[in-house]
Amino acid sequence: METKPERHHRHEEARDGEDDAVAMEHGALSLQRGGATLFGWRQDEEAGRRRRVEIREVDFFSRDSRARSHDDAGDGRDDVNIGLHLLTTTSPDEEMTAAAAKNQKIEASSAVEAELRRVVEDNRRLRGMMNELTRNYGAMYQQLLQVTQHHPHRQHPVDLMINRSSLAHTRLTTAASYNDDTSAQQLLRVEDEAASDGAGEASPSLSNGGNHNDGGDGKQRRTSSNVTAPPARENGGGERAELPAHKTRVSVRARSEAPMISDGCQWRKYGQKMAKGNPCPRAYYRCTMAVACPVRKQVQRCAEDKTILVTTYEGHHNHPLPPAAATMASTTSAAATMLLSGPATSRDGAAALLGHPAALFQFHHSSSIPYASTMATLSASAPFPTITLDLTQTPGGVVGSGGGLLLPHHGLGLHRPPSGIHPVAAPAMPLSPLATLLQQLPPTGSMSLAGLVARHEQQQSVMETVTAAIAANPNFTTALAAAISSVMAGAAHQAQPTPRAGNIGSAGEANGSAGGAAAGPTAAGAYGASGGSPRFATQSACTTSTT
DNA sequence: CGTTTTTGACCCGCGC
DNA sequence: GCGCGGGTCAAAAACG
Repeated sequence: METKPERHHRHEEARDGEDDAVAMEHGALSLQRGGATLFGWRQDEEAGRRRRVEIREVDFFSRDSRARSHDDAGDGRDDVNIGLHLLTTTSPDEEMTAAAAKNQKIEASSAVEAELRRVVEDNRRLRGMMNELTRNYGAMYQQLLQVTQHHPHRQHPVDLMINRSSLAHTRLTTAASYNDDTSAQQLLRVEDEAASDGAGEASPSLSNGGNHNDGGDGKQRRTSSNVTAPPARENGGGERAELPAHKTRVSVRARSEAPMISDGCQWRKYGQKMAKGNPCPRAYYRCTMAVACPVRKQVQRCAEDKTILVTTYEGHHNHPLPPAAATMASTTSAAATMLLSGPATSRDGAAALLGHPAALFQFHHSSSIPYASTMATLSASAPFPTITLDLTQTPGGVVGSGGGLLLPHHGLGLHRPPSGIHPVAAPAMPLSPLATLLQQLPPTGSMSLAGLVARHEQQQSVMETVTAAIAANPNFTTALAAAISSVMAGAAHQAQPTPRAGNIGSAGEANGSAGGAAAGPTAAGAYGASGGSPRFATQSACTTSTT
């Protein structure tokens, strides 16, 4: 059943912020308590191993440790021998041997201490880097706000998207759900109009304000129409009357064994249906983060490949999104924006594929970003214009078997794979571009400072590449905004479990892999080189099925 | 006891 | 008009 994990996650949410230690263990970008765990579980694991070693030393040679501490403090006392003499009757030779052994232990302890000091220093440096990143983000955010305020009515859709994407309150289906025709241009126009009414910049968190489509519950379905249509039935008819005729949807295809991907929002299941041609039932969820939030989503497994979970979002949130959801929204909207703002090609019959993903993500490839393999398509052949983000494609060289992207446990709030499933084979879920960058960093084999520094340098190198990409392709700014938003969300809320992620995932927060908001259970420890662990719940293939 | 899930019934659009 | 399929409702059950 889905209920247990879901509720478990609710517990996690309730504990949000109460357990920094756990957060640190799980946080991919945790900088709390002086223990930066910037590189995910491997570092955690390494740190844990060191802690274990340290504990063993302390427990077994506690006297030595204290004596050394005193020596270091300069009081010059040596109370070690006192204890030994009191407890043993040893010969002079034995005493010498014991003393030698003691000295060795003291030296070992000193080495450990020195290493710890180095690690602490490194953590301090990492904190500084993170603070700088935070400042940069703030500056960029302010600039975006200024741009938005100065050009409230002439904002380019892409800019708009950037603005919205970079905010923590980006709606989940940024490019979706406009009650307009199927034309992408119109869709963009509606976006622009939505911005001009003031809701866009004044309240980035609220997409409903100026949105044509909502105001309602999203229940009007494909009715032609309009507000004047009589209620279909007594109950709920009013809601339906406010709903749009046609909605654009955002569909995300990802590999997951969880019943539902965790996007940071709270969902309430209100229906389940057997769809024709698919043995797996389709589940219908409604956003419950705010009263009358019109956003709905459908979750269904792909008939051809049951490991692929297809999540379709529809509607705009009428409330601020939690960071985890904002992250997801940013990623989704970024891809959608790039899709919509790209050069037009044809595909899917009359459908418009506005911008070939491969081209759009070209710079991604140049940066070795696996996110590049994400396929985003816009189809107008469906009943609704639907933007599909296919995250099931295997990025070259990123993952081995299993296919699909390995997700970071960065703020996305994704599921971990069930314990026992090797991370390499873990299902893929959407991830933010920068999270992917971080994920791309090689695992830390040891906790050596050199390794950390090397990773930092590598990370900086990647960042430089990203910067170059921005200059090369304006569209990428959207992705960057999403990435920054993701990082910020992950850093600030990495200890925050995904709200009601249980819908989705098995809970538990067990051992720590870097998890960000997606901190979750167990299998994390086995998470390999990706440095991140998608959160997957233990679930059967047809996860949405409850029978 | 409040919230969420389950599930059968119902509504609606569409094609024939 | 009828049947089909998609989507939603709402009472009952389940859960914590």
